[in-house]
Order: sequence, then structure tokens, then C-alpha cells
Amino acid sequence: MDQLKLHNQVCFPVYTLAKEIVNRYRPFLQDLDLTYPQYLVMLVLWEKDGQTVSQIGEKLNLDSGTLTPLLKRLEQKKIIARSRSEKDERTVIISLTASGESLKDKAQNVPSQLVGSLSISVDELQKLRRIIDQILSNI
Amino acid sequence: MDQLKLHNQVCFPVYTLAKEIVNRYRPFLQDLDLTYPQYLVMLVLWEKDGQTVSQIGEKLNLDSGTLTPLLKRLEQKKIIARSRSEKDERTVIISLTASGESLKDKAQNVPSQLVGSLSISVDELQKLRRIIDQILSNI
DNA sequence: TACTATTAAATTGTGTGAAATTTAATTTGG
DNA sequence: CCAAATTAAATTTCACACAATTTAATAGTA
Repeated sequence: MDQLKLHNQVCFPVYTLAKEIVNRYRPFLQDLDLTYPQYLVMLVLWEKDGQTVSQIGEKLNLDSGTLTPLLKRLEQKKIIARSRSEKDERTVIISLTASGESLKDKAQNVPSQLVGSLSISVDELQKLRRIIDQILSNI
Repeated sequence: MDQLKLHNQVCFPVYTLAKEIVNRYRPFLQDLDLTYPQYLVMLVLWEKDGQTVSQIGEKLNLDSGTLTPLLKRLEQKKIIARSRSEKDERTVIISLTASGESLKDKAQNVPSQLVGSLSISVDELQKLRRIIDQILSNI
């Protein structure tokens, strides 16, 4: 068996599925005027408001090279605010604006819409999560 | 349970794993002077030389907006050649150069290196593939 | 206390991805 | 046969990702 044949690759399906998921999210997220990475940042902030750029980056595995411009776009949309910490002027604290906070209500049904559009059972999804979490925990 | 909590998301792990896989490939692919998407294109061509841009795009789920500049970079590296079809001047045929063909030898051990670096059993990887293929087939 | 090292963001440069438009070539229907 | 529709790439625009460097602020140390 040829190791270099595309259909024998294990990683290509993961790569394809990830792109497909982002595409599936797109129509739902367009209603919120968010891209998928922007949505992930908002999830992090909805869970705990007032985090630094690095804290957000740790949770999403993104560095400042990605986050700085993304956060500036969220700032332009007026759903977050960026301010320097008083204790340490190096750190930038990201906080939700009122409209960023209220966007959470509109986002409530996004997960169920998405899962519905994938046409797969919750059980299979759990299995998928378990295996991926196991791989990621080894990294 | 809060549907909007990051750790309850099913898609975030897939997104994270895909990025992590690309990062894992990077050091091995740097030896070949290829990025991961460029490597995927080469896999397609090593399997069958002389395909059109659309044929490559169908196999990798990429459109000309992504492929055209990518293919031009591979052309600059002199591992592929681009030529218009004589039958239909609209289509561009991508073919391997001698050095593109011989790059396949250097690529032979990439898959095993990659799987080794993921520290997961082949069995688990098969399970992962099966679930993902099932999801993708429903799309 | 200066000097150095470290840290946090920002910046720069390269390379995807996707949507929308454009250009050129080919097909098709009247 | 010829105008209209279709098709294939290319182009344009926007938004990630990541590596590497830079800038500014803080911490540590002789």
C-alpha cells in the first residue's frame, strides 16, 4: 500500500472536516456578523469577561499575530473594548461592550443549528470528541 | 449545561486538531520546501500526473482562488509546470517536472514520521478516520 | 541603581481559504 | 451561424495563521 496516496492519509480528512465545519458555521455566524475565529473569541469572553490577549490566545491556541488584528476588528464592530492594564501597561485587557454582551442571546441557538446541519448523531459526535481530545492531550 | 461554553463545543477540537496537524507536518515538510497545502497538491499529482486545476481542486476541495497562487509558487520552485490544454485553451494542465517527480522519494517517510509524532495508536487513528469519513460522506 | 533578561503586544512578511468579479474560451439554442 | 449561456482560471478583497522581529514595560541582579 502506497503511504503517499491521498486516500490513505489520516490527516487529510481532519483538515477537510475542519474547513467544512467553518463553512457550515458561516451562514449562521453571518447573522451575528462574526467569522468562526471571531466567534471563538466571543465564546471565551462570554464565559469570562475581561481577559488579556495572552489568556485568550492560550485558550484558543492563537498568538498575538493572529489575535491583535482580529480583536481590532471586533473593536471596530463595537462588541469588545481594548484597554491597557493599570498594573502592567504591557497587557491589554479585552472586555465585552453592552452590545457584545447582548450578542450572546442571538448566539444561543448557533450550536444546535450547526450540529443539525452536520447530519450526524450526538453519539457519533461524542465519540469523535473523545478520540480527538485524547490525541490533543498527548500534545 | 451552557451550549456556548468552549469546552462543550464539538467543532473546536476538530479545528484545533487540524491546525495542530499542520504544525506537526511543518518541520518534516520544510525539508521538502513545501507547506501542507502544497504537499497535498503534490500527493494528488504523484498519484496521477497531468491534471487540470479543477481536477486538483475537486480532490482537495479548493477553488482556483486558492490554487492559482499556490500552483504558481510550486512552478517557481520548478517542481511543477503549467500549460494550457490544446483541446480547450481555458483549462490549465499541471504536470510534474523531473525534480517534482523525484521529490516523491524524499516524501516517502513523511507519513510515518507524522503519525509517530502524534503519539496515538494506529487503531485510534482508524477509528477517527471512520467517524470523520462518515460525517463527510453526509455532506 | 544601572544593566540585563524577560514578558506582552504589535508589527512584518508569507501563505492559505473563501466569496465575488472578471476575462477568455467553448457550447448551445434559435 | 451567431448571440447568449456556460465554463475554467485568474483576479480582487478580506480574514485568518504562523514565524520572526520589534517595541515597550517590568523584573531580576550584580
